[in-house]
Amino acid sequence: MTDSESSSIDIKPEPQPAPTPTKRWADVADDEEAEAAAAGSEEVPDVKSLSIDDQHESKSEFLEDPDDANIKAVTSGDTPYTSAKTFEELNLSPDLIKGLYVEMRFKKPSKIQAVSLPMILTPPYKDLIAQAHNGSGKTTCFVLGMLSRVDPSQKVPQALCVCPTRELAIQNLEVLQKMGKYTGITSECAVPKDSVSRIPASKRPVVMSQVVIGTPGTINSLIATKKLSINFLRILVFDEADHMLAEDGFKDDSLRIMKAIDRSNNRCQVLLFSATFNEAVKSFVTKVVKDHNQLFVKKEELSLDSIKQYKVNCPDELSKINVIKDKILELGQKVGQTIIFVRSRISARNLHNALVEFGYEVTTIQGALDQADRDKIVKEFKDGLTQILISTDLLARGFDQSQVNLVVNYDLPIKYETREPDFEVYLHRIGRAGRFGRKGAIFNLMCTNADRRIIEQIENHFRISIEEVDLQSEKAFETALEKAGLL
DNA sequence: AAAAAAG
Repeated sequence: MTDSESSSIDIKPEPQPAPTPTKRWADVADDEEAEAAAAGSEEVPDVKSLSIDDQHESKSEFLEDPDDANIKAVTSGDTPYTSAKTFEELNLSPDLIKGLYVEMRFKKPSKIQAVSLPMILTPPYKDLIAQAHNGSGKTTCFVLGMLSRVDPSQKVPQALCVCPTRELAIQNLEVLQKMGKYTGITSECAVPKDSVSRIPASKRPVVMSQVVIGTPGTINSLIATKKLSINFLRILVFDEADHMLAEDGFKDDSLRIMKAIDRSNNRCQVLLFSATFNEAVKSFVTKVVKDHNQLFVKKEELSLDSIKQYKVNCPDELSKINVIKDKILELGQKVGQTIIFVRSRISARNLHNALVEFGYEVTTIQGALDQADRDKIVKEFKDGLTQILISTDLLARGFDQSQVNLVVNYDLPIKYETREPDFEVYLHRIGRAGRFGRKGAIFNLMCTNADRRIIEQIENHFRISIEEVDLQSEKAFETALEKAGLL
């Protein structure tokens, strides 16, 4: 391959015409209504949009990047960025490079890494809103970003990452500690403790770690009690940022963290990462961060081809359980691990009891469990000791277990208030299968007309067609798994 | 309805 046809991407923004009044993110919440009212006269940010159409190398034997070829990069200001073809050109420390090769077994940056890392690591360290497909390596992007922005000689918190669940915070910390193994950078979780070791935030020791990853409640209470110093933070990351800043998500908590940091520190870079940003939340987050760069994917291109989606018409609620045990689990056992998503804790318990009664070994996770039990159930599943996991949307986002090939929507994802389909949750759930380009299948169980309508809307929204699996047909499920490449 | 703080 010659260099001339290689795929370095130069993102050259146009010069800013009029000076845009820069709004600090802490101001946003206060005059959000005013902004909304002025939305008609909203200034269009000065941007240049370009399609990153990297040349596809032959499907490699190694599980690399699923197609993130259609990420739209939008840069602001006049900083040029060049996509990184190798980790070396990012000026990372030798210790960090070693972690990437030896611990992570990375060879070269994935597509989202190639584009986002220069934006994260190039002064003046602009804020970034980054969307990329499920399982494309978002975590490694911001983890690498945090590790490389920390000054190892300064023994104070310099990087903070906020996640929607403690499971995700723990998982992200594990990735960071693995990648940063040779750097000597210290890190810890700020999440609720289990009932045994629980201590009030006011009695917790002062956080000394250079990187802190946690959940909003704990982080806020650590800040409020001065156990977590935010004065020297250089980088603040929101994982699952759309949910972290959504009205029915963690918006208030997240804005409180941002405001506190903004008050005491004006050099903190903010990164917002997620696989999904619906239009409403997108327009809000673009106002929340300062002068920022953006990476976005069109919604039609978010649902991955490597994951085969199916729908199953079930006559009634009871038959959903039969479909799961007679059809899906019988075959599912052969193809790897399965996650079954349910809508409520009660639904989780009912399904759990029914399957256990029929002799299946299943475990269930939901937020009402004791923290220690949650940890145990996740660990058993990640260690492969359990095959079938029932979960509420606790694990819908971010949960990374490569052996999961099958996802079942026992209850379809809908929004609580409107009963409309929740497209974002749908996408996150199916993204638990087929991690990093692997094969996967998802079965959507429908039993009411409302269910069928929801699936229809999902098909329209993502412009996909979800194939039906016939309950009556003997071989239908087997064929479905074959088609998905799992049998 | 799920998640997330103590108490």
